[in-house]
Amino acid sequence: MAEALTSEAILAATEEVLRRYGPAKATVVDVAKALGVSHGSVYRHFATKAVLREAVTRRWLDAIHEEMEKEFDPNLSAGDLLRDWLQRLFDKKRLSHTEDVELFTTFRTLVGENSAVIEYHLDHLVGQVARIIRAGVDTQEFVTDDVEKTAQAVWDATQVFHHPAHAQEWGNPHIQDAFDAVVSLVVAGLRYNRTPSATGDA
Amino acid sequence: MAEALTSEAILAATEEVLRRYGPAKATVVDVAKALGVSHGSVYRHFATKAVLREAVTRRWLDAIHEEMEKEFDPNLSAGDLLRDWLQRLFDKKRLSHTEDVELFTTFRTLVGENSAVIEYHLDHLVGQVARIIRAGVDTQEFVTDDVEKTAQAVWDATQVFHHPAHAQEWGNPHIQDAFDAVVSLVVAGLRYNRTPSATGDA
DNA sequence: GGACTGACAGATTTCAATATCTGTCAGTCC
DNA sequence: GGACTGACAGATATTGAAATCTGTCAGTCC
Repeated sequence: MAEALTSEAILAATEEVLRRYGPAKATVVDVAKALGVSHGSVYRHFATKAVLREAVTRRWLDAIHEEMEKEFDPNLSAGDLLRDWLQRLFDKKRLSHTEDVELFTTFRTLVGENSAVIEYHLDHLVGQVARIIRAGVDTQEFVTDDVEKTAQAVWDATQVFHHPAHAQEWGNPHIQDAFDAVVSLVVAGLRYNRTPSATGDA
Repeated sequence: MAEALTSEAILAATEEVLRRYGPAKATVVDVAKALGVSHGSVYRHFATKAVLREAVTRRWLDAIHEEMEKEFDPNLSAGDLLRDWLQRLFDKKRLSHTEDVELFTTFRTLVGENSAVIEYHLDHLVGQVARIIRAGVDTQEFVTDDVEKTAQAVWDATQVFHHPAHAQEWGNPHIQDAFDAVVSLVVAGLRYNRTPSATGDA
């Protein structure tokens, strides 16, 4: 009865319990036990188990966002900026997958439980891609008449390297070559792209 | 005891049983029952249940291959050929998904059970992409010093539109726009691509 | 004698009873 | 009086005994 129970402490304990038991076995009772309180106390801070899980998920994704937010090096071309940014994202995902598959799978499940959180996460990251592309358009390195749409296309074209459904492929020894080939293709496309309506025929 | 039991009849019956009960419930006994024979007879043609399932899967994929094998229109540019081919594949996958999700899921499970079948399937389709790209390189419409690698990159960049893990996204009303944007980006890249080793810097 | 059957052992799945968990709330404790 | 407890109802998960399935093979049937 020393310290008051905080939402933050509950989130940390929940993360620990999820890490230990996995998403299928982790219960609110486990969280309460880890904190030395009754499970009723947890419900004073989070209305339902689903809300608690969502909060943990959001917390985790925010950490990724922060890491990907790094300032851009103004000496690099937009192509290299984009390449570096995608490489950084890929390295982060791949590392977190190979270092602890079970934890990775746990968070994949959590994210999959709440499509609102996914949308928030993707919007943020695609927004960062859009920022890089806009910089490239400003310096006339890139050509596009719809930055948002093109950013989404770059995101879609690189799904293999960040979508969790493709995580098992990240262990392939040639995956970095595949990444380089796709990113080169995409960057080349950005330097010489016309949107569908403008291409029509060859 | 009129006709002799053929492997072909067993395959057809297995497909029907899979269609009806799904991959989790379909048993060899069900197949035998559908054929009016004892399940021991099925084992005279297929050593194990896994082998039987693999044969059905291969049969199904072969049908896709055949449909995608269509002759190329020599009047079209390589870019349009590639766009059409990818569109055809996407339409086929999307249709089979939206028309009967359960059957689609069943085959997804079957394919997932045997990585050898996946490899055979992918090699075949990526080979077709390579053929189109090679044609484009021959007419100097496309630029690449490694057709195979580039074909794989085109395949990887379009995963969202053929990999079954992304099937749920195919129902999105804007998916065709996303497809057009990615394919435009990729085709533009093929027209102005340098492989990673040759790009180095901007 | 070769295609087929059906009974069998061991592995897997089903099902219903039992236990645990979620979410609530009246009551306890500083 | 506000943070916390713990007993409770209904929902969900676990478990182990019973049923079913896989794969084999000696035996039957044209």
